[in-house]
Amino acid sequence: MALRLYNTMSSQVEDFHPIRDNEVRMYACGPTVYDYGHIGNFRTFIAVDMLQRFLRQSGYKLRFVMNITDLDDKIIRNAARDGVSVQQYTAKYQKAFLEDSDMIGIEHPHLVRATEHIPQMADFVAKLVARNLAYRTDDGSYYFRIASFPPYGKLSKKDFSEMRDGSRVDVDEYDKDSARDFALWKAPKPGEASWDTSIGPGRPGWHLECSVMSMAELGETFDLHAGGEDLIFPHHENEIAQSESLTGKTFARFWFHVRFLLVEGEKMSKSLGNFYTLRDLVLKGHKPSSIRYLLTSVPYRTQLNFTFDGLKQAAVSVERLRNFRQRLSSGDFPSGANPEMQALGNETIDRMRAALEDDLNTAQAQGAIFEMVRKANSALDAGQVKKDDTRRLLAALEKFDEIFAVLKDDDGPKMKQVFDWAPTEGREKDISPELREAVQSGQLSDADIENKIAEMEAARRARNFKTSDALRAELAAAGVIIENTKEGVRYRRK
RNA sequence: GGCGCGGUACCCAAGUGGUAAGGGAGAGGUCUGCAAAACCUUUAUGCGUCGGUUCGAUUCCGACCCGCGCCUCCA
Repeated sequence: MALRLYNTMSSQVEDFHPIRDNEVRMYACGPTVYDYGHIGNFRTFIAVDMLQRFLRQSGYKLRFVMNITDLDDKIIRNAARDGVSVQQYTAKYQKAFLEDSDMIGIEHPHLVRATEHIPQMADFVAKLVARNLAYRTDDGSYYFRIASFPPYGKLSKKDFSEMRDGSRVDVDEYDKDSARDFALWKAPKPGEASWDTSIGPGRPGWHLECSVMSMAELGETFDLHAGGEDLIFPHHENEIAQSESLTGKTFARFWFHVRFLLVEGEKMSKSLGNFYTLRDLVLKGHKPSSIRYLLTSVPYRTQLNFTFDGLKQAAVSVERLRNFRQRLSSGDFPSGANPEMQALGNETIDRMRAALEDDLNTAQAQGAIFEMVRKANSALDAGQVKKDDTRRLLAALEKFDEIFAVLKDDDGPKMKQVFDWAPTEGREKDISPELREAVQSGQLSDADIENKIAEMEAARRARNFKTSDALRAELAAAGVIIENTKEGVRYRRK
């Protein structure tokens, strides 16, 4: 079996094969760094991250580039408003994006920035003009001539044939040839940032940025281009028009688009009061792993309804997986192997792979791992798991986590970071009691906890249950849960 | 209006032309000094509604109802 992915261009699920033997070249439209990223942004980035992880797990070599849009109208406006340079303005949010990516388990792709490619962008426009695919207007802006690219609309399935026939659309205050023509390059405005280039002063349009950077990094034709569903039109359509009309070649072969998420059943928006950044959720006391799990649990082409109830459920699911792993890695098991457990591990790995190969069906992959957890737990209860089996089962868990990345128990330090960040933005008031508690539990060192456990065990052996219960309660209050099992004492942080 | 997606149990959600994965929540039970974890049993004769095709449809077709997205820069 091979990976099958939905391609927006063909509106079908297709077999995915890279152009060049074993190397996948992919480009994803990243964040516009004018503010902190919200969970909608991160749904998209996490979906792309899982795709990227799965491609590597499948044995492909990867050249994965993501842009950081550090230059657009909003950024320029805000920078001008604050009286700082564009670079100064975006530095803070670029840093925040990288921190947030780490927090939510996104592996850093190779990042490229618009501000680092201005001369190439000007050259690109000059080439388009030379071929009469673009034109300059009196104010010094440049526009792409859509009528020169007949396939325009092929990605978004829009029909622009009437325009191509030359029927004039009313052109309002702009002196564009056609109302649909889009800006490649914008003439400078007073008080706003601009760059002096071979085609005159000004700044690049957003669509141009991605075309130039992706081709600079990956070549004129590459394997896959990803982004949120809203980018299909006009952003990606315009990228195709510019790029393909210039090169005469297919720009990207696969178009991977991630569906928007809803929050509590409604489109996320500031006006509805259901707009959340990643940090907002952590301030409320939610673990990064819960957020990631919830965001990974619905396949990327399905609308995901993000709810606080769902977030709680996700937290429990992650706990279940972590408990299982701890059970396998901390107990003593007889040497040897149980063929049934070996088969279970292998079968689970196969099922997860098959699910993900089927257009990244993450829900089904999760179903497979949980079925393994239940069966293996049952066998563990019955004492039928041997040493070699734990390795096999842990290997399956590891395969799962290479994609989902929720098992590593590092929520505490991550939450501490947000806790420490809050005052720097005047947001102490938003720190919830839950976050406070979570951060507190991180204060106890492993050694502290182990000392307490030793005390507790001594008390239990002496059947001094009053003391042991008091110690248990004390640790629980500090966010540490003690479990007495047949295999010994275990603890975990809440 | 144009283009597109979806409606599956209390919640999230997978899936298939042959009789409904998985997770959470609820109820009962086992284990346990307590707690936790874990396991077992249980929770949709039913998959928006109405027709059609078929030996058989939740799965295909049609109509309708409802929700959602995009239609110039919001992931």
